[in-house]
Amino acid sequence: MEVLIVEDDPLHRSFLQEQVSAALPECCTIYEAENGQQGETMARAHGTAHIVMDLQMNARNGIEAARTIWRERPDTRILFWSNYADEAYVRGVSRIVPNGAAYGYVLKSTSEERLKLALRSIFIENQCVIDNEVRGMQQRSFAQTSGFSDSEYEILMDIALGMTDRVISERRHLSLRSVQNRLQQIYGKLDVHQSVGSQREDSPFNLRARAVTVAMLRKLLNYGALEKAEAELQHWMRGRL
Amino acid sequence: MEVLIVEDDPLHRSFLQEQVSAALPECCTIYEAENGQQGETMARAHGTAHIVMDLQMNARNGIEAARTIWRERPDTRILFWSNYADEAYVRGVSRIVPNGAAYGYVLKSTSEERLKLALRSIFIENQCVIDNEVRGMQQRSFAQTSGFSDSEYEILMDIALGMTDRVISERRHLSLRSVQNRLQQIYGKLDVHQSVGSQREDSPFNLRARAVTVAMLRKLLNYGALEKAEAELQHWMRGRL
DNA sequence: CAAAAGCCTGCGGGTTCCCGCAAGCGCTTT
DNA sequence: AAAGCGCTTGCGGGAACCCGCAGGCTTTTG
Repeated sequence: MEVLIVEDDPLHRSFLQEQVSAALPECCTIYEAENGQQGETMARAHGTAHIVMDLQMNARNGIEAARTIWRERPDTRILFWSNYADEAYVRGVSRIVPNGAAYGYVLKSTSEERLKLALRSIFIENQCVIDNEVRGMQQRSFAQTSGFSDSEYEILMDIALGMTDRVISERRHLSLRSVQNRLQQIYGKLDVHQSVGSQREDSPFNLRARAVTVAMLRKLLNYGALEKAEAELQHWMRGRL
Repeated sequence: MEVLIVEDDPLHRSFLQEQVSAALPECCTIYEAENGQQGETMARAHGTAHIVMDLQMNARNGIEAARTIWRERPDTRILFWSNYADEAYVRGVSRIVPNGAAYGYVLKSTSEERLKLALRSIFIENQCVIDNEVRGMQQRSFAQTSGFSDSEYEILMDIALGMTDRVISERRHLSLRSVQNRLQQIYGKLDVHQSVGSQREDSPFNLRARAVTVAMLRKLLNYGALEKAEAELQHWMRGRL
């Protein structure tokens, strides 16, 4: 068996190296990559079917890398090993996992035991392993309570990018009013109308800008998600003269 | 000599531990803390004058912790050891360093040699050590080219938080129009008016929201800065019935 | 000292946003 | 079949934003 490690922090990389060889005696070769870019290349070159990968790397983040890897070989087994359980990450991952594929999502803060167990479960047993905290997030996310539908999430990204209602309606093929309706729902779910005191004078906020900040503070959005969305936006804008 | 290490990642923490004891044979005791909160407490308890600390930690970030530590003992020597050279961090640090205090800012990606050298320079020689990349950022930041004055930066934070022009004017003691003038300058410096093609039809962006995103993408703002600003805002809002 | 440059301010109007009201459509429930 | 729910759309108005124009104030410069 061959395993590919994709992780930009050298300390974490060598730690992973140890853990993998300890947990998987049947593993004969371990490749290492320092970022997503390099990870894609090596996965392609060696055809490795077992990958453990960090999200959040400099050159190209884990989600992007995983997407292209899975596009080429949907049966690749990937264990995401991340510092955070931001909703933005969880959502990003579950959006790209091919159906039926085995994958895992464990936090860097979990014990070595759990990490090793996850390695074996995914790579040998072909079973999904999602850390409890992540799982909790996931369910809250897809539940109704303050959960965002995909279309709402899309629009949230759009206003985060600074797009106009009109342009959003154009991009998402909706009427202007529908976009604004979605925004109402978003404002509601983010509870952006708060005015701190018991005073009922309306909120001192620009709801549109406020929504983005609140979303960031709640880890619904993060830098990686923004970056990705921005790239897509640029692409779209070139497309429409 | 006593040294306090404040770092939430256990791998990095033990790495630092090794490096410190290797670089500073005169160091007799090494304390460790897992986050800013704990770091403050231990610094106070042991009265350690030598600290090496991560920025970006869960419970309480490094900048906040450093601020309260320096407030109590301005002669404390602190080496910031961070993953990133975001302008938001650099600005945050240089805003709180007491004048005359020795401090350092080195990236986690630098070599062990440089790290050891920095440790000795700051703790023994009482000299400031700033990584080149960070230094570069710092100068670009305070130069005129696309550099932000402190007052502009303040307003940028305010719109990032989602405040209304009117409320900003109230908070910063300016007229409405002055706030909007500042915004004009900010929009200019962030080059937010771009319309991708050579077409001169005006930008498809809500400038206010767009400015925030561009600032984030340029690392002018980041999560930590937002979080801190939000806390200050909440405080201010309670103050003004 | 006068001119220039910079910041703060008011005014006004064009645009965009925020959102209540209401009507139309498809789907489920009873 | 009728009623109910959710999603979409149009209309309209009040508020907030973006910004050119222009006058006052302070600081800098020749």
